[in-house]
Amino acid sequence: MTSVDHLRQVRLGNLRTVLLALVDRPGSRADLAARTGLTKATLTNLTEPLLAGGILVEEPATLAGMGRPSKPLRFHPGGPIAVGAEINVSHLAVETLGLDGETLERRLVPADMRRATADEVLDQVAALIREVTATTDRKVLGAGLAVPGVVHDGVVIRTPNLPELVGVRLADGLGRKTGLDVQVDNEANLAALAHLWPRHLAGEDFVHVTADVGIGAGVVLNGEVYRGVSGFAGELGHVVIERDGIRCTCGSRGCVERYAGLDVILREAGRRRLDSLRRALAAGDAKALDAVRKAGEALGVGIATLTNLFDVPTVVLGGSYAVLYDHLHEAVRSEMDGRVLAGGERHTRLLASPLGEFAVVRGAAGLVTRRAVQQPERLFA
Amino acid sequence: MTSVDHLRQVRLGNLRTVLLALVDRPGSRADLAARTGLTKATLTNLTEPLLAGGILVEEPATLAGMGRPSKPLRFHPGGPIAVGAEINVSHLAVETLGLDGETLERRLVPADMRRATADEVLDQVAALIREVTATTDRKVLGAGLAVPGVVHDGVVIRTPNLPELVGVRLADGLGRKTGLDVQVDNEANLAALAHLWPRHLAGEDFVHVTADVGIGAGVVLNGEVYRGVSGFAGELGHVVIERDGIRCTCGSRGCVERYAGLDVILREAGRRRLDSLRRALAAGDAKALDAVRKAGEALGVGIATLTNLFDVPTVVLGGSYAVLYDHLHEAVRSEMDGRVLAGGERHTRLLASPLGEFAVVRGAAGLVTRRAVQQPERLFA
DNA sequence: AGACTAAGTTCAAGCATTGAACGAATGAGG
DNA sequence: CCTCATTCGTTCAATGCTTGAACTTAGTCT
Repeated sequence: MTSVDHLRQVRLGNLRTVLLALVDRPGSRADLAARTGLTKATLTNLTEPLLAGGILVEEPATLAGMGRPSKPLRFHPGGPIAVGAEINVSHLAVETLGLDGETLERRLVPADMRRATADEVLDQVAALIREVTATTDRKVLGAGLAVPGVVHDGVVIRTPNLPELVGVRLADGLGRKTGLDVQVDNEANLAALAHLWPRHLAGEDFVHVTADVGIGAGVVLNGEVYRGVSGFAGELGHVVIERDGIRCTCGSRGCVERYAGLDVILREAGRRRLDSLRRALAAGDAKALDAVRKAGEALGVGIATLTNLFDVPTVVLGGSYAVLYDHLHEAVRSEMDGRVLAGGERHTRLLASPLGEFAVVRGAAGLVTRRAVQQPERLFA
Repeated sequence: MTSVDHLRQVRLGNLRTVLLALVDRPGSRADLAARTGLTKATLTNLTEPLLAGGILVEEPATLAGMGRPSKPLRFHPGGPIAVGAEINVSHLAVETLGLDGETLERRLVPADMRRATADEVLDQVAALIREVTATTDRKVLGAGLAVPGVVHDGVVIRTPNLPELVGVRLADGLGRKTGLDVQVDNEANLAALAHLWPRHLAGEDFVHVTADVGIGAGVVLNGEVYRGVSGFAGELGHVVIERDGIRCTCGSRGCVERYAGLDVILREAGRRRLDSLRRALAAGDAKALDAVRKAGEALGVGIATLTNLFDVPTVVLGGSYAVLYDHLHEAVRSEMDGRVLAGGERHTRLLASPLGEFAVVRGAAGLVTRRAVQQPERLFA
């Protein structure tokens, strides 16, 4: 510990504050000073290395009103970027993201990953990452990798649908193949992160619920994704709604997943794919509408329980649930209204995610840009 | 913002670190320096005002081994204290607590509060507080007040069993009657706090579950009691275990409370009071054993759901459940083992609280001592 | 052209921590 | 009894961060 570590910490903290303000929106030094509570002098000082390092640019002066015109600062359009990647049962996806939160490129390639070995999967992901990073010479800060399963200490410890990945240190593997610093996380957590970083959808804490093969919830508490001790937090799919109900693959009975999982909805509706279901719903198919309504009821019971435990003001339905939102939300809402304790006094908001199918990769990339902003020393490395 | 606010913040942060180390256990300046990572010089500096202010005392030198003997520092036996108070349906309780975590005095008086007005209740609480504080001339930092209901922004917004208290600013009322700075919180949260402050029972995050009239859970995440946006977090009593089950007073159906609440257990066992039930259990009464086992199963389902959402490593059974623990835990454990996802890889620990009937008041007092340590500037006010 | 306004920069002052040097208090060994 | 080794605690100059105030810059307004 050097003699001035505490001072360096103060400086890094202020740097973080400034960068966070800039993620929110660009601003001149004076504006940033007002927004962060720091002084103009400190801002001059703090932004100097960011400008020199190519992290920020000073825009030509804005001509507005009296006084010396301000020169807004924003993230350098040629500055560092992050890559997000997603491994899923039926597709791979990648996206590149700037510090300003702008998406540069996206790819989504259908691919059956069920039987592929971990090494094969990573090879494909690495190839895709090279593809999107080859088109630019901007510095790549690192990669985030989303997997449909529970991740703890960088190791996949549970993936019901991609058993080949269990126990594999995916971050190390992908790191070797791409030369990047890689972080792995659960897709539900990353989808939730995408709704709070870099732009905050709800403004407050929330839970983001997705259906894929299973049902996962990404829980955001105190502005942070909450993962639990071993990465199992937010397993909404295995919340029990009927103690003696349908047996679940997890060993329990009456799990929400058995009533509101996408596979259940499709089976009940007599459809094979989400697209087909959506068309049936649009056409007013009674069987489809009924299947979705029933799933909504079961999901509503689960969400009510979740809300009674987490007490978040907002629930976001994402993934397939966002697609089905119009036909789903009334049933969910109705169960919640009858069962959420705080319901009477304060209404829990129910929203459809606006992010579409790229929410997860965007969150994966966000993991990296967010860390860079929160630990600004990384930007200078 | 004065010119050196950031430095003062650093100092307060270090002061907090030192006080936290002292709550853990007394130690000399050199020892504290080693434990906190600060230097001996800083410790000399930091402890000087604490000694001068009567917060700490320097003990006579310990004669141990070679070198200059160390003079351990610990909290001053005449230093400031905190009061905790509890309002419950059938009793009031108070306790005084030193910064070192030692209980000075306790009172528990049976009293039916159901029909009392808020003012009458507060008068009685204030009288009890005066009783326990009159016996000492130590400075009283403030009071914590526990109520069996949901508290948000200092206002009681839900107390199923003490309706007179709803909407009342209890903190202000008790503050006027006692002249103390008062903080109000839910009894479940405070019982949980008592298990983590000043000594940590589990070492990690946990959920503390109590049964009284309702069932409440105090949730400790990242070392802090988690309250949710509006204080409704941890409402385990209204977690649904049978979507079409027994109708609950909350408007929902199949809430855990309807199957594992203390009132339900007593009714099923054909007893009027917990004492009587306990004796029946000890005597091997089949009806009593069965009632408790059934409640344990329902509770286990609810706790499994809770664990799948919060992913905490430990669940503590407190209050009446601690009393019934020996006859309860097998049923709870068994449902958890079958339903908790992480169960296979990592066992969730199930413990009985060792704190007994004073857990809640102790937590209420702890609210005050904890704040004093975390915001050391309060100690000098 | 001169007054006015607001942005951005410069600079001395203030301050908590730090490492090193120093003083203090004791045990061990001769 | 005296000296050395050892550990505790204090003193002090140095470090480098933010800050407010003064100052400079670059525009608008009349």
